[in-house]
Amino acid sequence: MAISEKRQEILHAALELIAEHGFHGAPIAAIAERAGVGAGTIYRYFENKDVLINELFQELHDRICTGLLEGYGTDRPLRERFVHLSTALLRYFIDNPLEFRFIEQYLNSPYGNAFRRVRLMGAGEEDDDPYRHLLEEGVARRIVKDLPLVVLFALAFGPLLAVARDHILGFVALNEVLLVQTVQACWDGIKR
Amino acid sequence: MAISEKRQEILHAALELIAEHGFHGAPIAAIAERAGVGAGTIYRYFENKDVLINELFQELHDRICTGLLEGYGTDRPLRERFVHLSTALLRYFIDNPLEFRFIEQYLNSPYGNAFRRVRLMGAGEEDDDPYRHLLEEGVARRIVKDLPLVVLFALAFGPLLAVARDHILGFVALNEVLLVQTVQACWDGIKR
DNA sequence: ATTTTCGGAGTGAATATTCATTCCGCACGA
DNA sequence: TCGTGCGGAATGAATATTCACTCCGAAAAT
Repeated sequence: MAISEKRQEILHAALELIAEHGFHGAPIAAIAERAGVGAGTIYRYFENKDVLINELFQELHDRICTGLLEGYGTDRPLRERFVHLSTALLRYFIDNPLEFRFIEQYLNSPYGNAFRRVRLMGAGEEDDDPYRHLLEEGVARRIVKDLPLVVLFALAFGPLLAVARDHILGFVALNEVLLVQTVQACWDGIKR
Repeated sequence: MAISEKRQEILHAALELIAEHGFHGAPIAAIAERAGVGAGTIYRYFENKDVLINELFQELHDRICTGLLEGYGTDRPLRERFVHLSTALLRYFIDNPLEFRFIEQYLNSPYGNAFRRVRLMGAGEEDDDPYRHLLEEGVARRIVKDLPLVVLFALAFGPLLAVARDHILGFVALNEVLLVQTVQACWDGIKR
């Protein structure tokens, strides 16, 4: 097994275990076994478990952000862009339940609070997150309600994450129609 | 100390520690110390740690459900009732950050998934949750979007929980005005 | 009224388990 | 042969849970 493959195996094993059983149910020994490597080997690739988890999240986050911009017409109307991004995101989660469940757990943990702190409070440096720009533009152009960015995020993301979670847990069967209706409802929530 | 007081001391200590430091940071020894009892005593009141945590959640849930109905006029217009319940809930969370943080952690864990499963899937038995009735009535009377109950819950609760969390973490300062605006936005999301 | 007995709540040191992390010998490629 | 990457048993810290004992108050016996 090539060196970089092994790294990927470890990340993938961690993703699966944490997604399925939570942080509690993902001891290093189990990750190693599922990855098909020795426990000690993990420490050749990651300084410790925290670093492993953070790097895993970072990789997923970057990949998703990049993916969201596929076929994203910057010149389209604001509402259309919002719907495009949101449906793409929701679809991604539904198609990748393991990744979703990991991300959800990560965000609902001390890790996630730190992440949000950097992201929200961090001075408006370069930010590859397309949502932020979208919402800020919407506020400026008086298309979106004049509320703090954090609240707008809550209104747009809160339902998306909740619906994705309930779909994956089998509490609702999201089909294409329902998915679009949900995103539309989110838009109704933030639009002026 | 009377017998029931001791039980309450234990529950309160667990609430504080879990709210402040997560499930990880609340070992039985620490709960016992904060409650001012011996570690073994806890096992006289609760079969094990899981039971303790579940009973704590159940008590909070019941208390909140009861409190929400204070001054709740069943005969008011639907929208007004929704606003009443939602603002009361959001206010409660903001005024009781420890309880909120515990509840949030509980819901975002295997415990919470089990809870939701019972609650959503459970045949429509008696349900003291006033929200459920409200939404179902809204759908029937064509005031609320015709979406599955789970999706409506996501649209209404998702943002509320997210906003409460961000307020408590200090990412936004929710005042009375902002609170009402947020609830109004949630209504915009679910209304037809 | 005084003493004795008894039951069960309370305790916390001891135990058993679970983990992250380390370490050392092995195997394989150079 | 040398050295590097690897595995997985060993380690030690942290934890939930147990259990043998103490203690106290309330009955029962005197």
